[in-house]
Amino acid sequence: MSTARKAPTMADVARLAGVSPMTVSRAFKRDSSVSETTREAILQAADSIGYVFDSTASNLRSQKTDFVAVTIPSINNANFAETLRGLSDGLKDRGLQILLGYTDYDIAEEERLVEQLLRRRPEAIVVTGGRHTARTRRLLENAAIPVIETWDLPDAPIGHVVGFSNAAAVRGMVDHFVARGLTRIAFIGGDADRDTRGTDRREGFIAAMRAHGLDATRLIAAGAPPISMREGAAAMGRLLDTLPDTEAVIAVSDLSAFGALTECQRRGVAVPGRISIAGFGDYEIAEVAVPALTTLNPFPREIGSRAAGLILDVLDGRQTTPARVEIRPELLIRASSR
Amino acid sequence: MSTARKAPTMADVARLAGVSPMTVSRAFKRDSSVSETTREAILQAADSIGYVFDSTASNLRSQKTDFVAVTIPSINNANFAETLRGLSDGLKDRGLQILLGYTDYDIAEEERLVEQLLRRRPEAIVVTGGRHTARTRRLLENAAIPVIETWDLPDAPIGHVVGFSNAAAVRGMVDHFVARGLTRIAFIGGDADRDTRGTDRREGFIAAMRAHGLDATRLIAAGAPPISMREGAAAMGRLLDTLPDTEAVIAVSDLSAFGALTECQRRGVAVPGRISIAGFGDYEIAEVAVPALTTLNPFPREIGSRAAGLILDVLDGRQTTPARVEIRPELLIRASSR
DNA sequence: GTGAAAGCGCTAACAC
DNA sequence: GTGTTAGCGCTTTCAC
Repeated sequence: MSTARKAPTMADVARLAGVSPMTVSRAFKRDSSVSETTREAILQAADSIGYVFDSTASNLRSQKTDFVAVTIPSINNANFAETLRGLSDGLKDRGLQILLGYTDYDIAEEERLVEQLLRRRPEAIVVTGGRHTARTRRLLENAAIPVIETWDLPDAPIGHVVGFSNAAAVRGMVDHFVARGLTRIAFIGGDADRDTRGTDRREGFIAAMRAHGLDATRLIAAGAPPISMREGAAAMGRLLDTLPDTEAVIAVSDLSAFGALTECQRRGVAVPGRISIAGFGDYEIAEVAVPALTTLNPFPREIGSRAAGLILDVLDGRQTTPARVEIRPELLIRASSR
Repeated sequence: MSTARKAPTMADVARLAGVSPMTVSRAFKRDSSVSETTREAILQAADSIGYVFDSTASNLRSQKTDFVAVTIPSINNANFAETLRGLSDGLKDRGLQILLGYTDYDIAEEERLVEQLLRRRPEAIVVTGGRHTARTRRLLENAAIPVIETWDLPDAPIGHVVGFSNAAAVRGMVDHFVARGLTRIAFIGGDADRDTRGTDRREGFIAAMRAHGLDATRLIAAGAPPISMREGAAAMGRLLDTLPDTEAVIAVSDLSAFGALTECQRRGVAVPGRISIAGFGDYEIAEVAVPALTTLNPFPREIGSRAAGLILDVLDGRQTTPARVEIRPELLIRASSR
């Protein structure tokens, strides 16, 4: 940390290089019309006085920030991290940088966050989920930038959508168990109404069970989202204590599914012999666990890269109408359910 | 997405509310000296025309961005996610927002990233690790903002430090195994020299083994960092094939340690009966695995919150000299090594 | 390929 | 508690 004397500006670089500030500005852009000789002289002059380009001034004058705002429920979640990576990698070549915020699975927090992010004047905004407060919706509608909702397929999207139906995905899982002759199926999820994707999955479970004419009341609430491995284990304990004849369990995510599996192991309950287990998300743990966990792969990385592609398409004028990109989660049947 | 007519500015709000732009500016600040009545009128006027405060202009004029730049090796890592959360929560009350970038465990990428981040004029910058390219170092030294290196205890810090010695931490693990009478100890890590923390851990392993007069050549390179569960499992497979008399394994992280554990389970190798396993990081999987994994908790959340506290202290003038905050990782001896 | 003038939308500094 | 003036450091626009 050096002394806090005033940082050099383009004017300083220009003086040193014997050109106008405008030429320095051009030298720092990609395509600009500066002769190679001048550019090199300028960049060297800049380096010699430790000049660092000031985006804040550039942002204001050009009315461009090269930010893409993104909200995710949690930083500490491998699925959302994959989506972020798909986004980030897809935007990096264009010099677009992600401005990230997390909502803690709370749409009220999302509202605060979205407003804060929009103040930074991003070029586009990507949000996780399709349910928002009325004010969040209004803010996004008025933002005059591309809006992309992900990880869901809302009935009335704000703008673009890249996602899948959480309810339909769980229906596929129920169908799988029923086809294998299992009927006493339980669902382990979070307390109602916080995590909207978790709620959609629980409701998808209930609807699918009813469609099969089966009892849809084996619902274990494992706590506030996100449900951890530990909470999954505790939930499985309660399930085994209260409804010991349960034949199969669908957990809201692979993390809770793995926790449930370990609880079975601790109690000597055979998986899948006495009870089958399935998760959601195709986290690495699902493949590596012994037995490996049946799960759904929602292609989180692809959600991010498709969203990134969409942003570039809109910014370049190739996409002028609201897009709806449906991702089809893949059912992965593994040892924990066969 | 509404039509792209020009977004309202403070001047528009001022006109509508019958005050000067300056009063509008004050109404949008926390502490400012505006009467409650005027403030409410202003905020309502703003809301009625969909005004959203423009940070880009504020940033330039006030020479303050309320950004704290952070670089981490990977987004998809629970340890770094915890550090981020500690940082984020510690800074949020002051209205400081994190500007995040990931380096992919590559100090050349870190250099590009740091320059890009500094252009945004953050109030402080937090980097993971204490090894950087010469240019990164120079950029950080000249930035005239607080610099905090984390997850390491470099000999010659750039500014402030919040971290621990990765080598010393692994030494404690080796001591634990030796005290239990185990001597044929292997280390599973990444290919040399990419992930500097991983390299430090491997070198700490080698030094500790030699200090005990033990063979330090059981080193399995599991691939490019970060080492996944799968790679940990594959590495354990190779270890069991080539050095079947190994008594204990220290893995560079809990994820690879868990992978190693599952490989033992698949092969019917008793853990800890025939082989003891330890990881690093105290990820949730370490506690939930059966058997639970011996590991080291480096208090990643605390690293973040201490860094956040340090930033506030420096910005408020309470801390004027470079701080060195040493975190002491805790050895957690669990079933996998006893 | 380069330069001059003007201004992006706020807020620092000062006045009252 | 509120207003006026000037300007942050770039880039747009136009000129040559």
